[in-house]
Amino acid sequence: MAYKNAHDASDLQGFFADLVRCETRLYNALNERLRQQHGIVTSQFEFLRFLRECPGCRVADLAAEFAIGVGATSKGIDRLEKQGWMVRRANPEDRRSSLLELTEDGSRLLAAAEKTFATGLKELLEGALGSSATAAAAQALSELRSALERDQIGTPAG
Amino acid sequence: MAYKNAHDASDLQGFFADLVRCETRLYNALNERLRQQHGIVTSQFEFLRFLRECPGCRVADLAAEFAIGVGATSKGIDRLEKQGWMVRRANPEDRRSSLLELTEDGSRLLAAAEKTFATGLKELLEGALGSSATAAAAQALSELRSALERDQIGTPAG
DNA sequence: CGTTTTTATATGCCATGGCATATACTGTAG
DNA sequence: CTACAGTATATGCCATGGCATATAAAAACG
Repeated sequence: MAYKNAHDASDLQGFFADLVRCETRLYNALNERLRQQHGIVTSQFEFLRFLRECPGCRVADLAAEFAIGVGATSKGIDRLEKQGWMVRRANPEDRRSSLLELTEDGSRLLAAAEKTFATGLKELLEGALGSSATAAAAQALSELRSALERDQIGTPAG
Repeated sequence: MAYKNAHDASDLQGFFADLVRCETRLYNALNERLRQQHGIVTSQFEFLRFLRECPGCRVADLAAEFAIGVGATSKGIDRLEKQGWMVRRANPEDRRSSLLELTEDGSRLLAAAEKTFATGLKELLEGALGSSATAAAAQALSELRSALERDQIGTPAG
């Protein structure tokens, strides 16, 4: 609702602004639903989902996936572990790191939260975008993401 | 580089994940350039740009634009003002609020930072996405953003 | 006009992430 | 085996945002 919502398609600055605004609003909206219904926030939801897909992963794997620092990741894991949703298990091959995995409680929570998340996202997106527009955006963002990850762009220091 | 990078176009969860990852990495990358070259971060850059486009706007206008809380916005403005890049001027029509505007220093900083930002973004995006894919994504995100703003989705409480 | 309600912002407390550093461990060279 | 460089994570300090609250002023009401 502001100073320039119609952007030329070749306007990269407009593209970036829209990207950030969409991300912020969707993230906020999903955050609220997850918090109210399950007591977690979206970042925790994404951690849990990653842990289910990659059992035995390490802190550094999460940090790389989400392009956040290792320190922050370690603290995020602390919080999930404190709630009993996952555990650090000793890594027999390298005692500096731990192998991370979901607990039963964590799996149950994730299963429930995933329903909330999927439903919420569907509501938020389907009302706003036609399916072909969604598909086009999804395709482009998927490519962009791959390129950014390939080139390690925006990977934090710590 | 992780557990599932190829998503069906109708996979909304994949779409969301890609959206967040792209936003994070681009934001991080631009942040670093802006910080090194101008001593500001991307959120400050966006504040300054908004202030130039909407001179005399108020704190609430910024908060609405960026979908962040009013308190956080006020603090962000504090920091910019402390650096001398903008000022709060008394609002003759409503003494509860102030009218915000860039200073000369702020304008100069913004002009310089905008070059860095535009160049950086171009580098980051053009290497990764063809122009037609960018255009398609831009179009879709622009629509999505409009819909989210129209329905006030993800607008924070405070 | 006086009272109450609403609005706009500022401020305090808390949670979280970045970055630097500390610590523990692994791998390598000699 | 010893020393040393490199790696994985944990932790501390700082900055920032959310949310609740405080404060001030405008608006509504009688």
